[in-house]
This record gives sequence, C-alpha cells and structure tokens, in this order.
Amino acid sequence: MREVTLKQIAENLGISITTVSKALKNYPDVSKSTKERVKQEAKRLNYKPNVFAVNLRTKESKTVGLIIPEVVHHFFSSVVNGIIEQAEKKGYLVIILQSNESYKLEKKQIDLLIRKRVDGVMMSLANKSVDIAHLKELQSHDIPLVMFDKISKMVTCSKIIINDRKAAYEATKHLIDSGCTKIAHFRGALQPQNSIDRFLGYKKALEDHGLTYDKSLVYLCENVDYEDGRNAAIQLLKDKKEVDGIFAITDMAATGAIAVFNEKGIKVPDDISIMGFSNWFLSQAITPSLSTVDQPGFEMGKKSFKLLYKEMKAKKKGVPFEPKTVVLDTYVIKRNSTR
Amino acid sequence: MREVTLKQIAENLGISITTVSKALKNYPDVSKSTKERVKQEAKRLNYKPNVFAVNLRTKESKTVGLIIPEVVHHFFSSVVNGIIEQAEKKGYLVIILQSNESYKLEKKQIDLLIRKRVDGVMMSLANKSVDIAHLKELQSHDIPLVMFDKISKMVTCSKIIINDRKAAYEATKHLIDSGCTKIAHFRGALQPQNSIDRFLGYKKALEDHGLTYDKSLVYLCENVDYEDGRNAAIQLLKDKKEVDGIFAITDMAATGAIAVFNEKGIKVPDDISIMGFSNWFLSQAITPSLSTVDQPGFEMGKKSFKLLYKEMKAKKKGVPFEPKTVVLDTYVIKRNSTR
DNA sequence: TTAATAAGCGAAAACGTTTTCGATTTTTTA
DNA sequence: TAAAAAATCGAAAACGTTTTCGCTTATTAA
Repeated sequence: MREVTLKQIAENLGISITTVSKALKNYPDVSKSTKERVKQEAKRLNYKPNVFAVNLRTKESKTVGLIIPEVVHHFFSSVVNGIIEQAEKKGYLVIILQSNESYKLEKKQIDLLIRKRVDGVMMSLANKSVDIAHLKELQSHDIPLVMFDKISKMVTCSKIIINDRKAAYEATKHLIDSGCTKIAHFRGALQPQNSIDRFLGYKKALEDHGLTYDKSLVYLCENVDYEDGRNAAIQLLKDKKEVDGIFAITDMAATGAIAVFNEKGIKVPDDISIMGFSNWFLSQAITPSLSTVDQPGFEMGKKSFKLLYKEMKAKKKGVPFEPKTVVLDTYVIKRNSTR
Repeated sequence: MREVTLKQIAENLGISITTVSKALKNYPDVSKSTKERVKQEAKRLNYKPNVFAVNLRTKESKTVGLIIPEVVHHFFSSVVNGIIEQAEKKGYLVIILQSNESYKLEKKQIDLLIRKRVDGVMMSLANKSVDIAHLKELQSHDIPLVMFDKISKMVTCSKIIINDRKAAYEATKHLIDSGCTKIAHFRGALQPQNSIDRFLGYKKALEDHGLTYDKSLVYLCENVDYEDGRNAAIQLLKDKKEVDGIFAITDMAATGAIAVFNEKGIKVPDDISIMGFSNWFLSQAITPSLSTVDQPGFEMGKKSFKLLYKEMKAKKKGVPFEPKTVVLDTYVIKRNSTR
C-alpha cells in the first residue's frame, strides 16, 4: 500500500507537482477549475501530506516539548491537561518528558528536545536544579521557552506563576481569622523557591496579626508528601505545643496530619484546624474535607501554551518578542478542616 | 547561527558528505583515521543530525502516540509514567492525546497520529467507543497498535489487561471472608466491558459462597466518581437494606460512600465494610484507609510500550508479528475499611 | 494591430540525510 | 610481475514537500 503523494495526484491529473501543491494551499496563481480538480482527486485518494517532508522544508515540527518533574501528580497532570487542550486548538502536539526532580535528567531531556527540533518548550524546574546552563543552551538554539510554577529568576523568558507568598499569607490569615492563635507550619525543603515563599507568607501573616513567630512550631517536610505530613503531626503531638492550627505546605502533608489526628481521636477542626495548599482532588474527598488554597494548574497550563504560541508566532514572523510574567490568582477554599 | 550539517563537516575536512555520514555511523568502508577526524570535527561543531531529514529518509519518526480518556486520573497518569519511562529507554518520544471519553474525539486523535506518521500507537478506549472503524484505519496504514485496560475484542492487536471479573470476584470474596453477608455493589455504566466484568465477578462470588444475589442491592454510579459514590450511599441509607458490605467499582465511588458514612456517624468497617477498586493514591490517605484491589497502571504502561516496541521492530525487519494478550496480576489490599 | 499586463502553469532548486553502486587505490596472492 | 582481492572513497539518486522565477498564453489598453 503506497502512500499517496503530490506526485501521484499530479500524474493522475496530468499536471505538475508544483500546481498540485499550490492548488491545495490555495495559491492565487492557480485557476479555480484546477483547484477544484486537484482537491477532489486529493480527497478521493485520501491524500495526507507527508509531515516529514513538510518539516524538513518548513523547518518546523508543529510540536512542542513539556518537561515536568512527574506526571503522576494532581497539580502537574492538571497543567498537562491545560497545555494539551490549548495546543490542540492551534494544531500542535505535545511531547511530555519527566525530570524526576533531577537536574541531570532535566538536562538530558532538554537535549533530547533540541535534537528533536521542537518549536518550543514549556517546563517547570526540578527541585534540585540550580544551574541553568541547559536552559541557556535551549535559548542559544533559538527555541522559545516558557517556565511555569517552579521558575528560575536567572533566565529571561515568559513565566506563569502564582504568588506563593501571598497565597500562603492568606491561608495563614484564614486560620487566624477563624480564631487560631498558635499556628504551626509544615514547611518544605529550602530548594524550590516556592517552599521558601510559602514559609515567608506564613511568617508575615503571623507578624501582621500580632502573633509571635515561634521557630519551634515549624516542622520540616522534606518531600512534602503524605508520609512527611504524618511524621510531622506525630512529632508535633509528642512536643505537646498546644497548637490550635497548622498551615501545611501541600494538601498531601495536610492529609497525612489529618489521618494522624483522626487515628488519635483529636478532633479537626474543633481541637485543631488545618489548612492545605493546592486544592488537589483528594482534599474534598477526605474527612473532614480540607480547607486549602486553590492552585490553578489547568489555567497555568493553558496560559503557558498561549504565551509560548505567541512567542513562536513572533519568531516565525521575525518580529521581536518581549517575555511576559503572568501571576495567576489564588484563593482560599473554606472546607471542614477549619472553623 | 546556522545549524551544523554534514555538508559543513565535509567541507571543513575536504571530503564528501557521503563519507562523513558513513563515518559517523561506523560504516566498515571508512578508514579508521577518517572516522576519527570526522567524529572529532562533529564533536567540535556540536553537530546534531537533522531529525526532519532523517525522518524523511528513513520513514520513521521514533515517536509513538498515546491516547487515553484523560490524564488527570491516577490510573492513567500511572500508565503514562510507565510508558514514558520505557519509551525513553529505547529512544522513543511519546505524544499524548486525550479522548475525553468521546468517540468522535478519539477518531480525530487517531487521524492526527496517522498524519504525524508516528511509528506506533497505544490506547485505552473511550467509554463511548463502540465503532472501531478508526482503529481499522490505523491498521490499514500499517501502524502497530497496542490496547490496554479498555480494549475492544473486535480488533486484532496486542492487549494488556487485567482480569476484571476475577479481581472483582476476589474483592467480593474478601468481604465475604471478613464476615459480610449482605453485600451491595456500586456498579458502573453498561458501556466499558470492565464495568460489566466487575459486576459479574461480584455476582459470581456471591453465588459461589451461598449468598443470594439481590438486584435491589446494586446501585448505579454512571460516572464512577466521588459524587456518584456519595449519592449511591445516601440512597442506600434511605433504602434501609441492612447492608453490611459494599463493593464499589472504583476507589472514588468508595471514597464518596465513606465520606457519607463518616458524616452520618456510621462506623466503617464496624457497621459496614467497604471495598474499592484500583488502589489509587487517595485510598491510603482517607480515614479509614480503603481496602481495595491493586490495578497496576505503571506496569501496564511499561508492558504496553514493550509490546509495541517488539511489534515495531518486527515490522521494520519485515518479519511477521503475532499479537499477544497479556493479563496482569491484581491482588487484594487489605486496609481499614474492611474487617 | 501592437504593446503592455494579467493569468496560469511548470522547471528546478532546496531542505539534510541515507544508501547503492561504481570508481579508484592499495594490498595480497600466485 | 601480473592478476585478484580488499580497502577506501564519492557521485548521485531518493525521500516529498515548498517556493522562486521564468515561460507561455490570454486579456486588456493604447
């Protein structure tokens, strides 16, 4: 079964390949009647342009790359969803690669995307990534780049983020407003900036509302996951600090804490209130449902591709493009883990 | 900044493009010394082959397509993870498309992948897909296909599945073994075969263990999600059926039911036991943690690509390939929602 | 009627690689 | 030393498309 080519159509119709190509793309120097004939024959033979040849000729692949730490993660899969949806509308396909939070792997993936000559790249930095040589490499190949969520200030490119500090501030404020006076924080590692920002937002909220910041009320959740949340909660109970509220850096950590309290017969939110962060699906499914801050992954994905698209279009036209930084809104979602 | 080509290397070295190409690919008819010179120059210039040209010439893209109902879904994102990991090892990239459970969209996505000339396709059928013309189209283009989880018996291709009937049987048996005598089932729609199979497994387990099947104990969860689970549980309470066990078709539906019981002060598992299905992440995070059946998404993804790879390789070599069906093991995970 | 303009078409080059096959040179064998 | 074999290289075609530019024919203007 031979694939149908322009040549075949041309031969069938007794005209040149050139004319067939131009007819299908509605060039003005082809008569209406030949256009008709060509299109009809193309349809009859179920002609589909050979993308390999088109790519080679036009030097673009209509494909973009996406690098995220991991797909199996509610936030990132939401982003993926937003990106795919938007890309599809513009006729682009998305190649997804994972960095597994490793700098080395991230570098390798970028190299792969350069070799594949994707038209653009979107990415969220791995936690461990400090060096940005690989991103410079990408840009030296003139490939548009958009970063989201975990970004690097050292790179000039478009960025889609939330204001982690402000969001954390509001989360903590919600605890304060609902009557908490001794609020612990389950923090993340020092590596991604987001972690630090959320901590700073927590601290600032305390200070702004007349609560003294107490270092001993801050517990480290290295991997910000369920297990870390459990351990932190257990430690907190051991410490007998009389805490009446917790702001956890992620919904997972908050969920771990709630599980511990449920097991120990400690009432949430009557004995202690808990705020999560991200609004992952599970936050509404647990008991009590988790108050949290919505982190708009889907929106972030959509916006990321939209910006990337603008930049790719500008590049194609040869007009200069000014990188933008978009800060998406977040808002507190009140559920049953806070009063 | 011009991209480096074979031509450039050839000119720099005063030899032909042919020899450069062959040197880089270790052809036997190039002398050791020229190979050395070429490789060194290629490295010096940071030469990267133009994949567009390679694709056109070799007629393969080293890219495979993946169609799933939705990425934001613990099971499917696990599959994606397994596929990406395995594909990467073999130097393949993965293009992910979503069908949103719609036949029409699924058809469109397949068309897209055909046009993009991917080397192979993996997919899980949309719930609404009955017609399989689009799959035949794929095969008529001689593109290897592997189906997983939600498959069609009408298509001859490799398949990776679990034995839903057996898994459901064992889940129900676990309820029976733990002392339940009046077991309800939250079932899915009639469309994907999996739904029916799980129902049949449930029914068979009852019959095999001397419990009479009672039609009125089967509740429909159309979308097999959290909300459906809630509604079914509420209805079940209204019906006052004195049920002491529930086998829910998914962890989400089970989670919805648990939430309702938690709210109403009905003790799980003391008053009623609950089994889920899939072992999504959240099943260990809720209170009480959910007993369920493990559905190995990651494994399924890995195996899917491995089989696809075998078929692609066979096709390339021109040797015939016999489609295989692999049934992956599932096992009951006992947690705290059953006695 | 002639010259200028427009309309319609096609030849050919280009994109960068892979691979076949023949040509040349060098080495081995008799 | 001549013939055969091996080693090394390159010309050229091919993959299928896009686009420039020139050519022919038909139409309009003078």
